[in-house]
Amino acid sequence: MNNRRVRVRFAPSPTGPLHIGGVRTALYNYLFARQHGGDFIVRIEDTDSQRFVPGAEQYIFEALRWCGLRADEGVEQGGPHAPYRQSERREIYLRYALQLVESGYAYYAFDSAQTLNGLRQQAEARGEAFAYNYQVRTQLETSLSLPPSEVQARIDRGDAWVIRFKMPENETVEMDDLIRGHIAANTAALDDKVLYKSADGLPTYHLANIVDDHLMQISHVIRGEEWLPSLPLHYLLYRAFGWADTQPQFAHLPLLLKPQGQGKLSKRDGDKMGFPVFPLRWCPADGAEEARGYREDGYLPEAFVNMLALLGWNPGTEQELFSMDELVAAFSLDRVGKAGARFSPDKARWFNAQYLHRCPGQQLAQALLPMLQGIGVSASPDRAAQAIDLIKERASFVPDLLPLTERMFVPPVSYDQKSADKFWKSDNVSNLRALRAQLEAMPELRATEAEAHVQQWVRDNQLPMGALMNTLRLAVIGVSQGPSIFGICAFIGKEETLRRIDAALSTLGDGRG
RNA sequence: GGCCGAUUCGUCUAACGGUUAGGACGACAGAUUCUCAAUCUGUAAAUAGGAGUUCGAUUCUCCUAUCGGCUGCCA
Repeated sequence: MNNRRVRVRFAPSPTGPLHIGGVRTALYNYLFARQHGGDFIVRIEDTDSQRFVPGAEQYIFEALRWCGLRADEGVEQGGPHAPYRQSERREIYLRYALQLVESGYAYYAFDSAQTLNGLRQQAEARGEAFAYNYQVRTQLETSLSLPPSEVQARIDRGDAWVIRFKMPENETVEMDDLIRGHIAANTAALDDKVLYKSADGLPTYHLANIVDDHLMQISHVIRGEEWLPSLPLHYLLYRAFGWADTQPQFAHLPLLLKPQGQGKLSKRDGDKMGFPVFPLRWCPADGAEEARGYREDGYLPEAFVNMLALLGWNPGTEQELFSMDELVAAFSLDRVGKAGARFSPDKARWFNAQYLHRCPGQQLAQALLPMLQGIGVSASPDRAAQAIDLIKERASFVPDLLPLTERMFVPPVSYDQKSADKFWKSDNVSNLRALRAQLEAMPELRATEAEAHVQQWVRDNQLPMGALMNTLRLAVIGVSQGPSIFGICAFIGKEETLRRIDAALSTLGDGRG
């Protein structure tokens, strides 16, 4: 069992866009597989025909691709255990469900939804919770209470039936979790879960999950903590099938919580708190409200992945910045925390800024060029890259680069009023005229030479460096912030620098005293 | 309500029973600078509470509190 090949799966349900908790689960599975030279499988668990959302499956694949999580087997790439979409495996599940009935681990139940709702309401009125378990299963219409001939007759005439697991009355199930250690639970508190549904002729998660994990030879199940309560059932199912000796090992990941307030992270939080909860923008086919995504908000996928990896796991060292390869090498289930982790938008921003500052301008230019075109700025990739390298350390996200870059390529059409009030004063302006002459006299403007020359000139004439430079900056880019003014001038060139100074002088005049 | 799980600075977390309880984000202060950032340096900031076990508990046990998950013919 321990020498088995490592095979893990990420098994989302196409009921909507994948949120970042799901992406993290996929990531941990991926890292674990890669580290052990194993296989990462993507399986689509579309056994809920009611909640199926068109487009969700494609969204999941695209999100995984954006994050760099490539599957070895799955719906997209196929594999030896295809199909990997559960709706295409329905005959398999029915066969196994019937096997459980025959071996006495499960039974038919004929109760209608109304009957069950009624029982739930009655129980609630008594202040209790209704549980479909050993206490009621022989009183209800099941193959345990009805005579075999009656059961067969009902099935033959097409009555609706489900198959339920026959939970032991009083047994302690001993379980092991790679993250939580040993866990024990008594079956008395558990109910007879439906394994096979009547509504759509599909299994429930519990059955499909165990059957597929077995058939696909999954070695480790790494999934969210919300599955912990059904772990006893899953253990019992492996045993009922006779697969206990090859059942996977389990690791239940802590949940991702809201940044503030209570509860786990949900779809709504993003809009309320001003950050995305989805990797990509989600545009529902039915025209319902859109949801923003990390990609469209200007996150770099490497930063996004790095940030998610550290949410619930830590390397035990003080390293925080990890490439995917480094994550693969460093990851360990032992160092995954047990407590839920609150998602922090601030930390996410910091991670992205780190990656953005390290990212070559060439690469950022590819993302930015279309945006520049969108606002009517045309620039060659090389020039754009040059500009970006000049300004990128003042940005946290790709879109932050846009206004900064625009100022490099387009002369100011207006001048920031506050900065003008502060710096466009008569003596600054007359100094600027003198400075203009200095710049004009230089054969060409190179950042370091120009800076050295101007600094010397300012010293010789005892001029106020700060005020003058800000006046120049205001003239050249229209605001009093941004990268080194000499870098800007060198970038736009001598002619353009002089042109912008002249334009500012004629627009703003001589300034006030 | 029942079952299961969790609990270290505001947040993410480190500390295989012995540390001045460490780091990071954020906050604040300073340095640097032509500005804004970035960067660097520094400051404040935590073991939920109570009992045990022990020479010694953040660490082990129990109780309480709080938080979370589950309690569907959802996953």
